[in-house]
Amino acid sequence: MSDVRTSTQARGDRSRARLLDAAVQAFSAKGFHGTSTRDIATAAGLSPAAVYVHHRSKEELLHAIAVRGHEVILEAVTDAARADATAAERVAAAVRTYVLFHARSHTTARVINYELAALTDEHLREIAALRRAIDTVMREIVEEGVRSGDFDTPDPAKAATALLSLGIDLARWYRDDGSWTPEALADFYADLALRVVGARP
Amino acid sequence: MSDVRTSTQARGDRSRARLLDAAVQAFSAKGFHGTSTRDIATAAGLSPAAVYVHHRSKEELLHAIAVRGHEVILEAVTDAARADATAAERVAAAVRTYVLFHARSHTTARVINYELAALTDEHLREIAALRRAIDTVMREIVEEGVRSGDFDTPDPAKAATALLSLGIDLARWYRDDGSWTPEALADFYADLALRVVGARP
DNA sequence: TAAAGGTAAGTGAGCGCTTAGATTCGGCGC
DNA sequence: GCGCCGAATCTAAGCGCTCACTTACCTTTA
Repeated sequence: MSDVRTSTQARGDRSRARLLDAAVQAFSAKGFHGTSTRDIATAAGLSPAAVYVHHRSKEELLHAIAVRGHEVILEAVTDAARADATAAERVAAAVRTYVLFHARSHTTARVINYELAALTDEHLREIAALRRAIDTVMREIVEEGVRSGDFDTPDPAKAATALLSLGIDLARWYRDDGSWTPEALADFYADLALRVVGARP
Repeated sequence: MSDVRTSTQARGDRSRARLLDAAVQAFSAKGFHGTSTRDIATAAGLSPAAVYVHHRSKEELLHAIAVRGHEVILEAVTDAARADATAAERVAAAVRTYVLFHARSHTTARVINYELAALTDEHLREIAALRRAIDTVMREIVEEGVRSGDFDTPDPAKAATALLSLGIDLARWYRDDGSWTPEALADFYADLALRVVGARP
């Protein structure tokens, strides 16, 4: 493991990762069905057949990308929403985290939000459960803020949906052209979130 | 023209419309590249070759759908944003209209917001211009409200982007399962919009 | 030497689109 | 009113090509 030279194992791991990375880029730019396995293999610097050395199918590549992405988001948002803070601080932190992911990783975000229809039914159900968990985290922070009187909104669940919507749609329009850094966007949206939930001034 | 019987002309018009309709449904459900011209023809009750009697290519179907959809939205939002009302009323009306379209026509909306990458460069530029016009309408209402002191937001342009984001993302998650009518959603989002732009109470 | 990584050369299936020709129907001379 | 023409609609068949994926085999390394 500490050997500097290239081991067969390490080469294989790197190829696997490069294929996943190439798939993210291609799926994001051209969509799942618009991407060929040759596109992915070529971008990873391998022959078309190499895709199947490391992954069972094109759909399994999408599944792996989707699982990883949603797990990262769920963990990040759950962390941000931890209890030792005011309701306003928790909503701001969760939205900031969510927006940071969707801006910084907008390529991955595009894939895991807009290409899910290409998953098998079983894989789609798995991802749907992860998405429900993310939704629940955000909804519960808003609901608790309403219960405690810190927030004022006629429908906490729909307010939470709106907050997630704002983050997800970043994946569609965000480009890192330097005009808005992910951090500046996160600040702006954290402020928006407090307005949306009707946080007391 | 007033003849009740089926003329060759009328049959052709109806087939053309049915092909467009079938394309919207299929593109929305499976994406542009996930849809075959055979899918579209079969759904329209025609043979695969009939697609090419009425449309030059699969891409031209997408283009026709996108142009029509964006023109409808631009006209509706422009109407809603007409000047003889307060800034708050104008923002609420524009958002209500925008949300109504994206909820009622969520199938079309999904296509014209998420399948644009499949357009030719020239067609994409045409659609981009329409989208810029829609963006401008929304941005100018917000900017005017800020100038007049009716609104308070640190970045009117980004606030307008957020309002459009909320509408567009409806196309991704909205299902007409009866839990939320388009009208109820439009009311909720019109209220959200006033919070987002910081409308004075 | 066994296991893993990788490829050249395919496989059948399905793709967008074309072609050649059958069918339908309004318009027009008589 | 009748018969036929030309234009429009539509299809059966299939073209060349690309797709996701497989197989048989070679190479590298623990």
